[in-house]
Amino acid sequence: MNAPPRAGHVAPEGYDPGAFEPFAVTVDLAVFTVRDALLHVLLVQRGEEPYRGRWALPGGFLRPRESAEAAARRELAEETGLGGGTAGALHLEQLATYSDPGRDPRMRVVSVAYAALVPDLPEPRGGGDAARAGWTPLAQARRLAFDHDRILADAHDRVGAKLEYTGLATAFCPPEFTLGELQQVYETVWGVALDRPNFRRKVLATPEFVTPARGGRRRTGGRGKPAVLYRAGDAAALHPPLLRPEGPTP
Amino acid sequence: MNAPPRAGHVAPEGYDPGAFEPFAVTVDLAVFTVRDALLHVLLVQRGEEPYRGRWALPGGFLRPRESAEAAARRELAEETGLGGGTAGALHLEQLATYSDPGRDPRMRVVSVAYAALVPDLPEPRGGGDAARAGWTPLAQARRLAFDHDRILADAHDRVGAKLEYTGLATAFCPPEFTLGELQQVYETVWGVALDRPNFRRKVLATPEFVTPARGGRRRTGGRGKPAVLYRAGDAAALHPPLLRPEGPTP
DNA sequence: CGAATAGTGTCTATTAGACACTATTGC
DNA sequence: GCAATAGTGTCTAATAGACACTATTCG
Repeated sequence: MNAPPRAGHVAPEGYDPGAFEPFAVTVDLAVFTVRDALLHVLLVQRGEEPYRGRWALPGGFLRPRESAEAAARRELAEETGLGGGTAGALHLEQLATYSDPGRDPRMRVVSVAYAALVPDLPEPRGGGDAARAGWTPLAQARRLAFDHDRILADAHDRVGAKLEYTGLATAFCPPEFTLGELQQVYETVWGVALDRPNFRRKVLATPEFVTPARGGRRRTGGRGKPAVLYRAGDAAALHPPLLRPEGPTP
Repeated sequence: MNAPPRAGHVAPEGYDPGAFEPFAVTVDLAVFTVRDALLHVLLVQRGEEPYRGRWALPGGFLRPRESAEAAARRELAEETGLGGGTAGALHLEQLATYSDPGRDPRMRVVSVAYAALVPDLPEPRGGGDAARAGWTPLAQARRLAFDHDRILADAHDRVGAKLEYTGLATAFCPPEFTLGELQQVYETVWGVALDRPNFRRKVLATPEFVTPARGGRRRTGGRGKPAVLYRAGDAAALHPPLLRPEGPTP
């Protein structure tokens, strides 16, 4: 009754073409930014069937000799209109892989989803092309093509969780930023208000989370007292984590 | 200089077969268990080239109408020799997808890796077959085939992290377990000793982490005072998290 | 001046960690 | 008794959260 254990990957004999099904493999990107105290996501409008006219996450096929990460980085550069150098520095994080048969009505497509966190950028748009693209407030990103509603929800969850125990929030900020701007990232992604003095204390108490930038000061939002500028530190993980208030299932 | 934005997934015209490369898609499983206070992983010995004779993570190709999760669950049932009913209840967690070109010398293979957490099971082995399979202490799982060393390391990291903020540790335990057994899971996965009274206090203070089982008592390891038995609760996330001692980069 | 943001200090309730002590079982 | 594990209690240092207060800038 038990199937015998089989070694990994091995097709019955020397790559028997019948032993596996060919799949198309794509990447899908949930590119987030914080703009006007709202979390925005980059969407493109589909110009082809299926789901013609619907909004979707940007993405595309893996090229023959390209890893999923490389494909994601290439797509990100294309969609945001940033040159390779800039886009190469952006934070990209593999989320999950979606493989339900039937998630694409045309054919069997397995998609590796990535989340990207970018500072507030100019509107995407290189050549004025058929497909439109633009930043959409997360609350209005609904009824996307394919299973992209779910991918986007998963991406939001993951980013929110990662802010707790990594220094990821700095990826939403420009190279130099104020603590007020950093706090706004947390408040926007989590949708809660944080106590400023306590936030400040915790951030500064975490080694390598942020380091002071030399010289400058800047006003957050153009008003009030200018704040000291910081740069992202080397900390990958925050110890202790910066836990969000309240319970697990709001 | 900028490529124009393109809508997701769309091949240039109606599924142009040249627009994408066909890939083989597999799942690889890192199946963990705690046995004799050591973390063990299930490995199979390869009977074919490449890497003939080397140990590898169990896994296999996706079937035509099967999701990666379904394939992983099927492989898990096959490799552990558990019937579908039992295996269906086991904890499976998608880890990451590995897609480097050249990770398999034969052809382009994209692999979705899963971690599975199972209680201490009898030795795998259904029919006495060519390929051997067995539980290996994690420390001795070295020089695996393909990129499985890396997958296994990533899996261990992820499981360790998930113990902090989810109730996952109960997946390593039988349906009814003592707090001593649960603590042993944490100590084994993290490789640290925990203070028993404090561990107990935190676990019991977390709502829905564990619930008392009716009636029974049992000795952890056959010695000492019999302990009250608990069952896994409904808590998916632990609030507050059960953080592991010490710093981020040991 | 008032609005707005930055930055500092402080008080208190809670929590984490250390650890002493008792309880129950098998041998 | 001794070894081994379960279970309880308690002390103290550290932390989190609330919040009062001062500082600096613009208009």
